[in-house]
Amino acid sequence: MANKADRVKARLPRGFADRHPHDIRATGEMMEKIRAVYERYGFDPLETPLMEYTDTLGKFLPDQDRPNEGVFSLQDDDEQWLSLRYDLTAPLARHVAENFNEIQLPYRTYRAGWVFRNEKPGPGRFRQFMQFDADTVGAPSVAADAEMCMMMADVMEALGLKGQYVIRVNNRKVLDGVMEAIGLGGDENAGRRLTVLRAIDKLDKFSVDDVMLLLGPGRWDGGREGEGDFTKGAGLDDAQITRLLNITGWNEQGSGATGVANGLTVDNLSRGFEDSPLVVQGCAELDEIQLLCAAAGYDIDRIRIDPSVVRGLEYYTGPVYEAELTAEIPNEKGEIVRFGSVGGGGRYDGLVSRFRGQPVPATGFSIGVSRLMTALKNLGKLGQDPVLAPVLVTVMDGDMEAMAKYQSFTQRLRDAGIRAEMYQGNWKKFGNQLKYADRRGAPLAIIQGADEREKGEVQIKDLIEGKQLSAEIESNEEWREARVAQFSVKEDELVETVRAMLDAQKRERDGAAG
RNA sequence: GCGGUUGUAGCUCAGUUGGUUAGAGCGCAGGAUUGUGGCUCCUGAGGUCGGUGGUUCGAACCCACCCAACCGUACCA
Repeated sequence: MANKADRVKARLPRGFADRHPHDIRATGEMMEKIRAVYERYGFDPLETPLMEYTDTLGKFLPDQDRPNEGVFSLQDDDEQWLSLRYDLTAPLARHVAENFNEIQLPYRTYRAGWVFRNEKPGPGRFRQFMQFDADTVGAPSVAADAEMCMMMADVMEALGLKGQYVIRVNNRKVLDGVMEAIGLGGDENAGRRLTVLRAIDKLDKFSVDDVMLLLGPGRWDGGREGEGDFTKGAGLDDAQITRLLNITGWNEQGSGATGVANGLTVDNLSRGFEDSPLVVQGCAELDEIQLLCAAAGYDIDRIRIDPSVVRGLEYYTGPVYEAELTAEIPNEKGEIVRFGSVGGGGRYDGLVSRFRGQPVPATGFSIGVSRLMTALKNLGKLGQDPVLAPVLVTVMDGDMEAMAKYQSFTQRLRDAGIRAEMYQGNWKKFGNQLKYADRRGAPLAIIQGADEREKGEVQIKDLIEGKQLSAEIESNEEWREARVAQFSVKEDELVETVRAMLDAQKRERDGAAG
């Protein structure tokens, strides 16, 4: 054993998490449902590795002083920089560009995987998390974007979220055109445009007044003068702010474009910006998306045009969309929280062309797996562990004959498809074996001592029923003598009796739940 | 990054105006009970008091710096 001073302190790096059986199973269940939708739409699985050359990810120069700012990076033997991927889209772009000649466009693929961001972790935010993406590469038409929106809607429904979500759709060209129209065009205003987009992105988090501060003079982080840090605003004047907020719909009563028919929203959008070709084109594209969705039976409660969607800053070039949960979701403390976005995406026509001379249009979206899982769990849509703890075959005697019996019982149960394990701890303390079974949540225990063995019998103990009966017994001696919820069967009846008892327990559970 | 709050046993927390050996409950391990979970009782293990330095005869407590966690905010390709 290590010296006290030499002992390594067991600790998890911040922003990372161990995953427990329950979570892994629940996630697997959820991802299987998502995968089924992607497959039904005709997408094929494709995976890329966790690491890529840093420049292919779009981060060009690892800062010499801080090579791990934002991404986790390291230098290979040949001195080239490698990084852990921070999303699944950039690696896909690399794959497409590298295998361009073999790939048949449009290229429809999906993938799930871990991504890494070296940022400050927060509640529900980790430095390693899972995304589940689907992308269509080589499809220039808006129909591909519309399909993505419909598929996201179908994913939500497949997860049992009917009526509790909305896919909000916007077009980057609209906001870009509007900013141009109010005098924020040109390279010299690039910084202010970013600030404006960030401010608009905050509309679902802050009040309209706070967003106006961010668009105008700036805002104190604490909400009041002198509290926290000062966030510099975009410096717009009132007229500019008004025009900008008008097109987002947030200047009206209520929020967003709620309750407004999609067609009407698009009409409102272009009004006053007829001179801006960008706005006009963006609106035309939104119009087409909404027509396609409507024709396919997706109404405004499921896929909604919402001009306040911003969605990331860098690489989106056209339609952008976001899946938002609208249900009231209680958190762990029972408070109702606005959960917000669980996934989103958009058109990124420039990402593949970084590697090639020609433009390659693409559109896709990404689902935040852990976030969505948390939401489903809190809504009670997930969480029942479908896997039952194993039946425990206890060990009463350590001689070869007895041990061979125990092993064969265990194996027979397994062969019948029943989860079973033989006790692997110190068998000499029999009480501990039942204690172990109890804490594991084992449904049944199989017991055979010398007496039973002689008669060719085994004892089966129903641990669940026994637990209920224990409340009625006070003295320990009586409890031990009684051997509650326990009876003998012939050895060759073991498997069928166990199966019947497990079925009975299942009926009991289902009855109690319903 | 900025601001605030908090760091004492595995967990939740006490801890006297600075004073001897830092406590409780829960949990864990062993026993009462060599073939029966729960209850009860007994016993035990487990602490560099977040770290370093300072003030002091003496620091869990006072001071400085650092670290971490949490909350808000910023960034988030």
